[in-house]
Amino acid sequence: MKNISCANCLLKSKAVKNLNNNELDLLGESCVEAFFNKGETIFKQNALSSNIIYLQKGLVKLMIDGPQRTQILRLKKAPCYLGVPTTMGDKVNHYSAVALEPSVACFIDIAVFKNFLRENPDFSYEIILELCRNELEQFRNCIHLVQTQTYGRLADKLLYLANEIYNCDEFDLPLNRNELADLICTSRETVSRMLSDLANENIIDINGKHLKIIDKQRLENISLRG
DNA sequence: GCATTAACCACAG
DNA sequence: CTGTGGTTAATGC
Repeated sequence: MKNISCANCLLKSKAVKNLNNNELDLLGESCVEAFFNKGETIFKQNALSSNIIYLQKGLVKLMIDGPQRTQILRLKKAPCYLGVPTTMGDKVNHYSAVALEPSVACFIDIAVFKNFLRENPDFSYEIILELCRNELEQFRNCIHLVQTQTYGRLADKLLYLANEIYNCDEFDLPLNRNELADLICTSRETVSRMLSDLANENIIDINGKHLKIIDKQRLENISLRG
């Protein structure tokens, strides 16, 4: 197996940019790069985890099988780390990661990763920064999910996709109706109906998975009011 | 009561 | 995999 040259990687994370050449060699020796097709599982809930994953390219959903149903926790867009909390925090994964589009991920040995955390403060700082931003986003997401009605939750996610994932008001949905429902805690029928309703109101234009936001202002109002 | 919201079921493309 | 209609339960005037 050939070692990966992390030093020459053009897709280095902000954290890895703080590693010295020696550390980059160590990372390269312990790191494996893997490609995932749409729908392939990168890591699985309840399975033993001994790697930190750096998502180089692609889009991923994090999901948990809950007591009642499957819940999509959130989407994650490259570049980002996956599984830091679940690999550092416990032996087994508390959630799964599944690719939503062709993706490239680096699997990093947990021991090597931990060593960088201890030895290199600039590396650690960037990791903590990413974790903190994630937590803030989770809290925001949580309160919105709990305190708004279904139209609000749907509107919020459509805006999220446009603003945070695609940086564009016209895009193809990376999720089907069922997954959309799992993301906003509702049924697939309700998602179907609400997308049709939003289209009838000329707030969005929807054709299969192709979505265009027409009246962003109104969509934002719906997201806020719930 | 009456209206609204949204889940569940069934069925058809 | 989606969209729609019917039904039903919960909640709030």
